[in-house]
Amino acid sequence: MSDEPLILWFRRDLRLADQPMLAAAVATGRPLLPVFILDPETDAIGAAPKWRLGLAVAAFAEALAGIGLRLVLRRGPALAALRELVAETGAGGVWWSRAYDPASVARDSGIKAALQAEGRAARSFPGHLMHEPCDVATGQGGFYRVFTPYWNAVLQRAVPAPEPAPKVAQGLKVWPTSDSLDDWHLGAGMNRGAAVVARYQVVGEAAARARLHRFLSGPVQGYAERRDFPGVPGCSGLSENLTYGEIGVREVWHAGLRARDEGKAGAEAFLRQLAWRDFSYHLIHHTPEIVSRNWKPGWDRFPWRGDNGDAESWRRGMTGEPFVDAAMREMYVTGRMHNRARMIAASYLTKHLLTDWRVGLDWFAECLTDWDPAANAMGWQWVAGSGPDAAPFFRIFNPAGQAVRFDADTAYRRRFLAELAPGPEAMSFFDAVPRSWRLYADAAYPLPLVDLAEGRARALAALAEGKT
DNA sequence: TGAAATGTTGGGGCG
DNA sequence: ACGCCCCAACATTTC
Repeated sequence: MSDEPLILWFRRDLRLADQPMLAAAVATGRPLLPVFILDPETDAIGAAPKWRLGLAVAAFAEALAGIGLRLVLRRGPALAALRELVAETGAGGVWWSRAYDPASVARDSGIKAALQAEGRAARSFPGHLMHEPCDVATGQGGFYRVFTPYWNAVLQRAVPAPEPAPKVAQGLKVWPTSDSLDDWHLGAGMNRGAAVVARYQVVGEAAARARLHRFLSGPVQGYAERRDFPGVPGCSGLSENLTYGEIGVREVWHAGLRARDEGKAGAEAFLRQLAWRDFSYHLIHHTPEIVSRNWKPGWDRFPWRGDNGDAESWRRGMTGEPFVDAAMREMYVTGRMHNRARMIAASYLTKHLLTDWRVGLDWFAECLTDWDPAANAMGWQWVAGSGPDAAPFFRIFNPAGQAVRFDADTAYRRRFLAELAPGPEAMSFFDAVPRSWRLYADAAYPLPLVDLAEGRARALAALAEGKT
């Protein structure tokens, strides 16, 4: 057996347990070199997710140290960085967990080919998803375009059991040099309010696991009913951790299954949401253009407005529509947005303001600390009507009606709209925004950008025209 | 994982 | 007792 070191290239799999690559690597008995690379693709992500990624990397470096490994940080194009590390350490192979968004796929396939051409063992592992996207197929061998049949199909498939975290691993005798995480300034784009957003982050594998078990020990019971109410703490909050791989989705799935088998109400609804996450990757694998082009080709003729002043008001949470503004501010203050609020905010931008869904997609990618390339693209296209499983008329939400149904006591709106009802938490929105926005807590709450009935009628007219 | 318009039904008040 | 109107509740259709 070779005792050449193995390079473990970590990306969005920053955990020790439920980690097929790491488990396999430890089993080889070879010295391991964990590395994280700030390559151009990673450097290009939005301000909030990049800042949050830095927190995840720091926590993961500490976790690795606990089993005897060091996380080496390098900057630059990934292939060049990996080649350098191979040259410096005599490593015999490079392993990683697969990513599935088009930019990562293009990068990784090029790297795999280049390394193999140089005689290096380049190997990729599953682990980010419950099922590899190509493993789930319809009876005809195609892919699923609608969630419910997809869900029925994956219910028939076993999810691999999670590997336990290694207690100890063998590192290198001499470690290569590492960048300092601080020097990367991953939070530079968040200077406007990182201190505010930081209060709402739950970082690292141990914290993520604690969050999972707290959720399954109680709140999951009411999940099916409460998950739709943004003012009520009814969700697991795990999206933030899943997106950086701070916890493995297979571990979450099996824990959820156990809860279901113990008869906990809501567990099935929770599992279903995990399947939605996998489904978005199923779609991005089979139709990578979903991230940038109308998924339904006929929609290329639709007269979307490009970026515009109304969209800027939307980004700032100043549309004059309280539920929408509360949603946008929740994202700005906490780094996240409740799922129902996402649908309402997205519907408002794409229907009432007739703005191109890509304007919204980009802003979410900039501001969400749980940003996920597949879920974000699927969600926006689904709401806009250009995406899978979508009937456009079905997605014109009335934000006022939705507020009555899902925020009847106004708790959610009051939390984020200081102009309407000042409160300590609401104030933090104004602490979080850049000064250049010139928004202050004593600002007058804006008048609505558009009358809801008029906006709806305008959207319906545009949809009718687009169909012909 | 909509909303609004339109249609249907059935009970109660009333002449 | 009966028909009529009103209207709420629910169902269906349409966008």
